[in-house]
Amino acid sequence: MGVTERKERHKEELKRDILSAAKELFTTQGLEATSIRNIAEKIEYSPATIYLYYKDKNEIIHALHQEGFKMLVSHFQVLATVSDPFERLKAMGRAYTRFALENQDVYELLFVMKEPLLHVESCVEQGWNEGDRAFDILMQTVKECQAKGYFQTLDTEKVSFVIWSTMHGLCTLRTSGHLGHVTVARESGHDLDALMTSAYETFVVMLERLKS
Amino acid sequence: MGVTERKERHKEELKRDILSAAKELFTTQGLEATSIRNIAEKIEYSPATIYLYYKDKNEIIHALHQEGFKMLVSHFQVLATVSDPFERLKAMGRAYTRFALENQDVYELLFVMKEPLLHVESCVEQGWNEGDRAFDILMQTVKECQAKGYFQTLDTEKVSFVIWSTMHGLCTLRTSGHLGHVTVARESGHDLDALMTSAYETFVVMLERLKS
DNA sequence: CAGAAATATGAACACCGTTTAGTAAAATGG
DNA sequence: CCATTTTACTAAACGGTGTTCATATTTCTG
Repeated sequence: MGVTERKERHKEELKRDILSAAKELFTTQGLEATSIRNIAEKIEYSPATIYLYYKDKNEIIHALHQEGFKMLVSHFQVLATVSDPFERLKAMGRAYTRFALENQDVYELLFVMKEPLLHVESCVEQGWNEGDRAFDILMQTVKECQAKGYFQTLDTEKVSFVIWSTMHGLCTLRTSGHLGHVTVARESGHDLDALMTSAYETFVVMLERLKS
Repeated sequence: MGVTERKERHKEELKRDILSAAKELFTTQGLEATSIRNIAEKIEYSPATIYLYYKDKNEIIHALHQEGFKMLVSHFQVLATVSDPFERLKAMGRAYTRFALENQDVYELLFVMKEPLLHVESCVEQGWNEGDRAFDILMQTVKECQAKGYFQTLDTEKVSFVIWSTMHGLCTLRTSGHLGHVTVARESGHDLDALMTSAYETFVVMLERLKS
């Protein structure tokens, strides 16, 4: 039955076409423009057809979510070569902020929106595996830092969560525009990215001082 | 001309009615349910009427935004009585997380959504005065902590921003559901609020160790 | 070739924010 | 007191959203 196989492949192909159309719309036009109707138009099918391949929009968003996570994890993968754990931690922070600022919509998809996570809950099979992996990388690094005298007597998971929170807060307050409304940056050079970066450096110094 | 005055009062009254209808919808039904049409139905007017009193939905959202900020600032006001600056800082953090968890939609309105800020930009008159005030309270406290030996040689504004970011990150990762998908909390008691609180305590310990 | 099964869609439903043209009521001027 | 202007309001529409369902159209199979 080579015929059914070919058809099967065609089906998978269309499913991927839908996803890549969604991906392109999402990355070039942003979240707003990524509607079922726009996707349908791009692949030259009826909007209703999309529902034969994806249950609803959340399923598409979830698929984009996974792709976005692969992007992020790949950004981290490079840093595994840095042997000193604290240096690695610093580099991870820089990579994280850079990723968030350069891919704001993707970042929002990964860490701000609630919809993609809701879909994860329905697939009980495996939790948020990509997310877990990224967090495990962070925890592993924190653990190694602790072995070198940093964050002594503190719980690894909680320290990791605090660090993640700080990075997430820095990034979202920057991209949401709240940073620009509160700081002296308004009257000064108003280079918000530079201000956020220097705030990150301050955070690094704070962490550095936590070595016993 | 007492007539025009009375009419003027009626106009102001309706404007407030719209806002309080919006507020009630927002706090009881959430963000999604707060549509122009729902508000109109609640006050028993046509949707178009609302546009005679507010330029667009963003203006209403901005008004709710200001109300939300007054709520937050009032939560902080009480803490001014705490004389020790570091104790005050700790109490502020607790008040902040408590506010965020107990008023999740309001918090999102204040610190996550971009729409209310966009409206602020159009009113050049005065920046984000409420937000500035809250941030100034934080900065003042950090400054006093520095006078007592905390965060020495670090820039007050940047330390404040880092602290704010951490709090914001903790709160949003909690309320967006991302915390629950990444931590061991899944298999353990899965009391996420308690986990977030203990992460906050870890953060406090970290700050405490930054005293020279 | 007929019938069954898979595939695709047009049209509709119920929403959304917003605008416009038009109506009804009230205030004003003569 | 009537005519006119101003004010207050709204019905209906525009273009958009996600989603569903009955109806084609195409493809495979006996």
